[in-house]
Amino acid sequence: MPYFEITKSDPQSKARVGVIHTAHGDINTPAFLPIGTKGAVKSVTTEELKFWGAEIVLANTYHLWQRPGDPLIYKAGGLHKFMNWKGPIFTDSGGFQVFSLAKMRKTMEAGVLFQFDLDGRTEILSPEKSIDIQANLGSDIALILDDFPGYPFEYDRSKESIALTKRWAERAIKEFQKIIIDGDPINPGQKLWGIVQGASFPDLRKQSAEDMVSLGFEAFAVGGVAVGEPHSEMMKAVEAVIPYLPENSPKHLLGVGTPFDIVQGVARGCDTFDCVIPTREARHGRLYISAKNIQLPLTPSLKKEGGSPQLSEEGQGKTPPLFSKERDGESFAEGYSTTDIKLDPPSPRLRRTAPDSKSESDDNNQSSSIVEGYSTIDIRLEKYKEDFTPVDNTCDCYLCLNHTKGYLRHLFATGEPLAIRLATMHNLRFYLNLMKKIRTAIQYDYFGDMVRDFKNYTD
RNA sequence: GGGCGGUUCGUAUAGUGGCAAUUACACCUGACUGUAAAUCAGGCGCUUCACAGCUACGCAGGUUCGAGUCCUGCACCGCCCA
Repeated sequence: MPYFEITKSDPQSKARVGVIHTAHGDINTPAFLPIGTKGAVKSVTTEELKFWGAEIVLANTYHLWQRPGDPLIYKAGGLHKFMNWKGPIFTDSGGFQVFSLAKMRKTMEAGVLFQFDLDGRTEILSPEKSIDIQANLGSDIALILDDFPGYPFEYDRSKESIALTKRWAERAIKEFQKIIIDGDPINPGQKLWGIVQGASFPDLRKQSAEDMVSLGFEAFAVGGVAVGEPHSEMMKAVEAVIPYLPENSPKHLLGVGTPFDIVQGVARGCDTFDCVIPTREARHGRLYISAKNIQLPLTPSLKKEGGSPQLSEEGQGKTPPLFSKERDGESFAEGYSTTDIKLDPPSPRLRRTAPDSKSESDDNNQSSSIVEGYSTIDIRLEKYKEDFTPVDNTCDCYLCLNHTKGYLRHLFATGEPLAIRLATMHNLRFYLNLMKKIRTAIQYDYFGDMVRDFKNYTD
């Protein structure tokens, strides 16, 4: 069985649907990886992650090396057992910390000299050390240690970084072979992915891609993006890389991104993505909502009189139930428990209607042009204090099925830990649903429409 | 009736001669992209492009170049003694 199988390609773009076969199960692509830097996606359990549709999580070499230390995780039987996540795990190499902890580290040929933020001691993370640690963690996808400059991009610095990344990659491969192929690793099925650098300079990206291919990698990550550059620069970088990587290899876009970035990245041939946005912003009170949500009839508390004509015809002034049966077959009053819901959302209402039946049924709706896309809200604002509607009418997450905006705002205002849990679940659900929508769109040949319509509609 | 303390920007507070005036909360705005982030930055009397003007620390007077700050009276609140 090939490592990566492409099951459907989009005729209008480079997007494709596929499956990555790992030692801990399959990943349906395009996929999003929730980030669990220290062996936990902040505030949610692995069971919840799986339930909401995550198939793989990302953990971090640098952080786990520092604490609790990879030998301890090895003793625990590997990271899968340690954190009780049975699916695939992707580990970052520590390469990103080369960038993000710029003030307390020094890049050298040997590796990166870090001053640990926990106890102040200094250690060198070398390409070999990064492999050793990731081998002890037993992740399914390991990354080579890479070097990359921040933004703004500078040609000479970027040229150095692709050269250093190549030299480090050679060392990483040797170490990887020593451990994984010739040794007795905790996860013999671990795969090492190469990383392409080169900022947004096409010639450097091409060179770096060719370097990685020549070193024999089967799978690749595009790095050095999502460091503050505009969206156009990010896409320029992606476009400069993809043609020089084998078409049938899985490609990860590191650290990306917004929902918009992801849709655009998929269209350019990227298969997997990881980003802190859904989880971090959830903790900061920003929630992602489907653009479709804004064209649905609003509940009376939001729009008192003179609602849309459609609403009055159907409802005859009656207050529609907040949590109607049709949303998921479970009413608010009857309560909710995760075990009662079928494991394979989304409900039909979440799915975009098939392309041929789309406009006819929606024609009377004034805003029917918005069929995809998203907007965000800051739930902490006072205007949501007395808003007793769900965060997103179209969402089937625990938060949206069970609680109101007013309640969530209250939880944030009072500093209840439940606030960040609920918000995190919602945003992750949004992202994971988005990936499912993307896969479905590619599968049924309307991904082109989706890309065209998909925008950030936040006011 | 007597004594003492208090009254400051939504709330709670700091401020005893140079103050448009502290801090916290609240509120508003903006960030957040391979997580040193349940975080960070800015605003928060009015008019403004303003280092410009106006109006402001319970009320009314007074002292002073200058008063939230000192003095007198009043109002209200709190505590204590009768």
